[in-house]
Amino acid sequence: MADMAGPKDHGRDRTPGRRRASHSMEAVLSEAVALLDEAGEQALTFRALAQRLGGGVGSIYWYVASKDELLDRATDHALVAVLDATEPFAQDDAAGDPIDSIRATAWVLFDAIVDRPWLTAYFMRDTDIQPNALRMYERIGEQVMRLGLTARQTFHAVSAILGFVIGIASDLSQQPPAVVADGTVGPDEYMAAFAERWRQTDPQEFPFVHHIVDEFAHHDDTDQFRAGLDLLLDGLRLQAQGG
Amino acid sequence: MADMAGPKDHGRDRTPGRRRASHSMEAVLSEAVALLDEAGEQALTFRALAQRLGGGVGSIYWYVASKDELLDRATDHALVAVLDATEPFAQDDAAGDPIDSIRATAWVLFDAIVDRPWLTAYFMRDTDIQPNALRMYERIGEQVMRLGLTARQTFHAVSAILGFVIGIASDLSQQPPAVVADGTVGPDEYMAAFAERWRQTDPQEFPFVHHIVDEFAHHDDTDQFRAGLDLLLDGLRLQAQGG
DNA sequence: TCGACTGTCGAACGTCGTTCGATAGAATAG
DNA sequence: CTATTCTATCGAACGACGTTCGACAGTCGA
Repeated sequence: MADMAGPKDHGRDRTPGRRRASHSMEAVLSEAVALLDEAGEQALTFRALAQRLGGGVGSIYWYVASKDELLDRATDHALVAVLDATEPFAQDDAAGDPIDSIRATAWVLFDAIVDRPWLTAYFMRDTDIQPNALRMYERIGEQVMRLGLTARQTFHAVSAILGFVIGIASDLSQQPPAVVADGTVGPDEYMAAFAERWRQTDPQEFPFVHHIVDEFAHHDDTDQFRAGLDLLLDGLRLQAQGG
Repeated sequence: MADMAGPKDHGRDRTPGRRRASHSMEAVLSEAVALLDEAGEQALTFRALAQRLGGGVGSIYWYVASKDELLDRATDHALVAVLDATEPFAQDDAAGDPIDSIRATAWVLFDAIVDRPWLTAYFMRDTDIQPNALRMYERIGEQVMRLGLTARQTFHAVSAILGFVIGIASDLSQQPPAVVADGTVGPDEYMAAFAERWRQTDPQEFPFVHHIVDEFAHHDDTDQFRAGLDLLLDGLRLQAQGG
């Protein structure tokens, strides 16, 4: 009953001697990530991936049971870089402020997601297949532990921080409506036109929208994220101080 | 240049006299939402929707230009209920604490998303097509405005709150791995098995995971959300007090 | 030499979003 | 009353996709 990982663990982790085409778990995931980076989530197709690997479609299914699993594993594969980049903030014996460490870690994770929007949808879906996601969870958790809260408070705080980062990043990094990608309309012009339409709403019905439309028109996604994160971390610090 | 809504505005909003099958924008969206509620996102198919409407596939395209637009409009259609439920907290002339109003509004929105996980992916993607999403944004914004912050701070706070609600809700409401849905394994057993595997990790490498595994095993999604939201709102209150 | 195992391969199946031309009914014009 | 135009419906067809399957190639141990 404890063994539920079974059906997904096919024991396919080794790199075998080459036969016809050069496959391996590493190659499959690397090329999948490359494909996602170059042309987005919709470009990752079994056929496209097979062509890139110089092999047939069917071969990929020897390494991966479904497209979901492929994306789960690709996501975890991409997390290695984030783990490496956040390692300096992970020493729990450091004298530094734990909240500063949390902030620094969250910044790196946020940047990684902005670069790879597809991460959000598959991050931490299956901790059996995604050991690096669990390590990311652990890494933030260890810093929060240093605040001396109860186990429950610690658990809630880590979930909130991780959820916030993922949530904001996925909101902000959703693809512009294809008009921008075509190059026919620049991102700035698109944003300006968007703000313009907000300005044309009824000021009586939408006072807030009119109040912040200038901020919206010139806003920077990263600033927006960091400001929100600071609010959350201020609340956390307050809780740690027994407020 | 200001008119970018053009291509999506087909002027298809009226309810015409019936011809062969009983279509209308209202019927299309209602049946789409019903389909999503009954069997999830993957069940919403043009063919399935057409059958439910008693018509052909092609007819739907007269009301909607693509599946994306269908989901955008269905999402906005579902937001009406949320707007109705949060109306009591929307009076800006009330003497009550604005943060309490924000919290109450966020709770309702969270509950709605837990009931309909598909909302997250399409919420506020296109404010032209989704006027109710803009109203939701406005509704929270008006409460935050009462805190007397700068326009920039207000803008950031609203984005943070909305992003947090969506982010946490989408994290928590992602479908269990099909084993639970089958009924072969109860949700509690699944959660227990999940926690058990966490317990079997190396305590040296995952001290935090071991520290909170009991909390995780018995946690309630709603409690988790509300605790995180309180952290965020505490930080916001601090900012409003000039801390 | 002989199975058994590890991988690879691509044709084939079913489903999906989407397109398109045909067409029926209502509204309008003459 | 008829002709024309507009609104709206319809389903066959297309191409792309995830996935399955049987065939088969190469390697290893007996």
